[in-house]
Amino acid sequence: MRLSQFHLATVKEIPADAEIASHRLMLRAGMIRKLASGLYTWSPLGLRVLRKVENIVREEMNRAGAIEMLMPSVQPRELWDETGRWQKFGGQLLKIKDRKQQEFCYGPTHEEVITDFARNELKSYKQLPVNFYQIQTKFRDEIRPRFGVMRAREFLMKDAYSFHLGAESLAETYAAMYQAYTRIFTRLGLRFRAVQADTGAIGGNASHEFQVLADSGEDAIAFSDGSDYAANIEKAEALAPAHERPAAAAALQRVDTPTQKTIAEVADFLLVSPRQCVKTLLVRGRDGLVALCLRGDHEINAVKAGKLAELPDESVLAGEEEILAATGTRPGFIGPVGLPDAIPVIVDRDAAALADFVCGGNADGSHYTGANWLRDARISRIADLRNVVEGDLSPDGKGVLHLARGIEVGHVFQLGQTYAEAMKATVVDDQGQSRVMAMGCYGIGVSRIVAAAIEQRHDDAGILWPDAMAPWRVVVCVINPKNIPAVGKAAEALYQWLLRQGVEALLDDRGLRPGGMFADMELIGIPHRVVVSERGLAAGTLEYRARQETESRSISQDDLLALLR
RNA sequence: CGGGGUAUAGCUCAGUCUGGUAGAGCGUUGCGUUUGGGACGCAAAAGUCGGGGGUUCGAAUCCCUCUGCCCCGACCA
Repeated sequence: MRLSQFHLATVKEIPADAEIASHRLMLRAGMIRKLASGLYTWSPLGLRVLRKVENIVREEMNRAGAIEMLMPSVQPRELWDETGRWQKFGGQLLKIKDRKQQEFCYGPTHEEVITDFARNELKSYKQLPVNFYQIQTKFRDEIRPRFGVMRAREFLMKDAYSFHLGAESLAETYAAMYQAYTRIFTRLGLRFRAVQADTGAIGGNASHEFQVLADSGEDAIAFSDGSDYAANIEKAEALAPAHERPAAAAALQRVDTPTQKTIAEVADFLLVSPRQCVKTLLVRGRDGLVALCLRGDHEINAVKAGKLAELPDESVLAGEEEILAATGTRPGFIGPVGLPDAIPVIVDRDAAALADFVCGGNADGSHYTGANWLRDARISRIADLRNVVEGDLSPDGKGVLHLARGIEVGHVFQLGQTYAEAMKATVVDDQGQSRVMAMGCYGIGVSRIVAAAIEQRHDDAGILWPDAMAPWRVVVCVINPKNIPAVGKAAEALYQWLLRQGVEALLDDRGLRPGGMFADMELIGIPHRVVVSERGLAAGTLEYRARQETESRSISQDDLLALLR
């Protein structure tokens, strides 16, 4: 590509609304332009990168035996009523009406449409297993879109759906998709981890997220240094402590803590470690308030709490007035000692192993010291309630856990029969019996990968694309061709030669001064740069610099080709 | 949905407190000089000051109202 014939639109100003590196750099490089909140136009430059990602995803899906198709982005309400998701999906579902007042949604995902397709197309077990996929625009009406295309409302997604006669076949395709995803992110040149994920409200047997590692990631992941265990922190199990609960040694004693409400304040005031305190959260259960007790230095895990039988899927902290009515005190002074019998006390494994602990006194301005389970406070049940922390033992017993941040770019999921059952998607088996199919679904956020890659790989000058994602592999920069025609000719010849060698080359023939040219090429992250100038012509070699190097070096054309292969 | 902020040239912003009829930098256009890390000079184009209503002789500025956008939180996955 000759840059003079392309539309490159870089900007020097740092966009005011962009908070994270990838968003800033995509705007500055002119890859995207915002149309409205969460809606972005992909410029020619941005689209080149997006297509690179898309093509790798497509190649690996095909290699893994999946079959590409394309479904409509607008979907009729009737299908969503069959699965109950017209209501359940909530505000993220963009609902629209046509001129006849018929209701539709803009598809946030395609389980309903593919299951409808499958129940019409698939009649026999002989057609199974089969794995359909598409690469298509999705719309989710996010409450708060942010970070550019990282969390946009409209985005490009690869979604695949597999159909099976039984769980065993599903597990096989699931494993194949896991391998395909591993190949995709490896080819893209990203540092990533596959982590166990919570299966959420849908249930199902297995689920893994593929997380690109980046400090700015919105997800926390835990991984072991002694095995390949890795999990989203929502899912990572906190093992029970190895030691038994020590015997009670201290007497229960009420102490005044007139203004100390938080664990940190109480621990400071009483000169104890937060580890020796118990914090008590009152949440709205299915049947009245429920107390959740954690060690003072630990944090509640909302997903784990949601799985408790006593709590709804999404638990909500009780309001101050509810708490006052139930316990006679306010948040900050609640504790398990002397709570009304009607309130179940669910205790985290680590909190349950404490003895002689500090906890709220259930009276304004007071706490207890020397509190002990069973002697002073009930335990209705012991459960894993907390987020794992750095240094916890790995749940598989090998090594200890470390924490990292990640950007979720892929998710594989064994759905089981939930959708097929709701929509009566059946095939006839080898006994002539009608059987509900099992399903898997496998998503990749194609547009999000572009942002995630930048988040992981950038410097002060701009983007550091992995070779596989770069809009071009190499740029030929021409210095002052207007006054020195031989330079222009040499650059043109080099550019043509690169094209003949099958290299995706860019010729910067815009006639800019060197500073502006170099700055642009570094901003848009071209991995390799060759400069053609009067100075270089005299030397007879090429002046080469890799994007991440700080010094140029002289190389031959053959050397250059070797670097590009 | 709650809280906070913001809206002025293509972009980034000043001007609003204290009302007097529109500014800068970057970008764009033309001419000239320049050409190894975002050059310089001269000239030029470009804004219903987010929309509507009100106060006033006069509103970007004061008041009311609507809307967009951003941030924090809740929510969602």
